[in-house]
Amino acid sequence: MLSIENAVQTLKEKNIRLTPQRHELINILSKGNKHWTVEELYQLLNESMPSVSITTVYNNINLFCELGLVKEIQFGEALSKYEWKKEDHYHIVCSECGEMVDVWYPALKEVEVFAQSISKFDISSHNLQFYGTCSNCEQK
Amino acid sequence: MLSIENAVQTLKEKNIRLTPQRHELINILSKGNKHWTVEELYQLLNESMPSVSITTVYNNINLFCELGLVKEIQFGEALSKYEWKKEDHYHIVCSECGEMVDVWYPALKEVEVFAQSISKFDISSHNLQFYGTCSNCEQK
DNA sequence: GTAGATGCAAAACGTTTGCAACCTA
DNA sequence: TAGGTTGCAAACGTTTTGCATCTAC
Repeated sequence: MLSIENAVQTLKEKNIRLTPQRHELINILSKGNKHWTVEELYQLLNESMPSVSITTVYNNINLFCELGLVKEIQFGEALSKYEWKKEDHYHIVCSECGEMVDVWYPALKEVEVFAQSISKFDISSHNLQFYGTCSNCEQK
Repeated sequence: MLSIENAVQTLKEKNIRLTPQRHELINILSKGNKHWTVEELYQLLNESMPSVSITTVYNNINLFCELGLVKEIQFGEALSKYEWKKEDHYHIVCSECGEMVDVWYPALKEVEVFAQSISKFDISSHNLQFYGTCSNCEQK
């Protein structure tokens, strides 16, 4: 799990300014071990910085992705979500409400090797998502 | 692999009209064993029916998905693609150009069972995509 | 002081909706 | 002939862009 100090260090090394908006966004992302949409991050950021714009959230979440501080999780049906960088894992998504939890399972390297062997692709990564219903939505 | 006759039969059973637009869209989808975006289907349809609207493509591709004639493939970075219904399989996607090929590998049921066991989700399906570079893009 | 960042407004993009005209069964 | 379907235009929600202002270093 990436520390705030490491993140700040990365910004400094690349001469990227540590604005209050960035600092607070890093705070939010690194503290909660969750998955957020841009809109959710914008709402949270607004609580402490009412004047922040959603453009700034987009700018910075994309910047953080490029820097490898944040990972974008793309999955069907819904918006992208973002999570603070941690070890590789998979996700379960609720088809009803979009809630998402992590699944730590050994990377399916052998399936990647198989896919590489039967195709003319140079495969660099893979992604596995599970879809289902969370316990909250199950009760309804 | 679903036949045109089966598809037409499904429409008849549900009292869904076989318009020329639908017929031609079924023709395109069922003949080529490919993955198309809505825009690509619209362009192909336009070759034989210049007056067709993209709304009709959306209407019908969604209808076909609901009827189970067509499968929507959602993956990161890009638009949804659609393919004519066939046996379950996974996909490799080129990160450069979006080209997509099928991978026939036994369904990872045991991973689904594991994910179910460690979560409070009722898991109904999963999805595995591989990302890489196709041979065309590799050369560039 | 200055290059980089912010925040507003407008544009862009894919997709959906409302509705009058049309056509399949 | 009647309800399903089409195709146009407008609306929608998310994301990107242009740009003047501001600010971290």
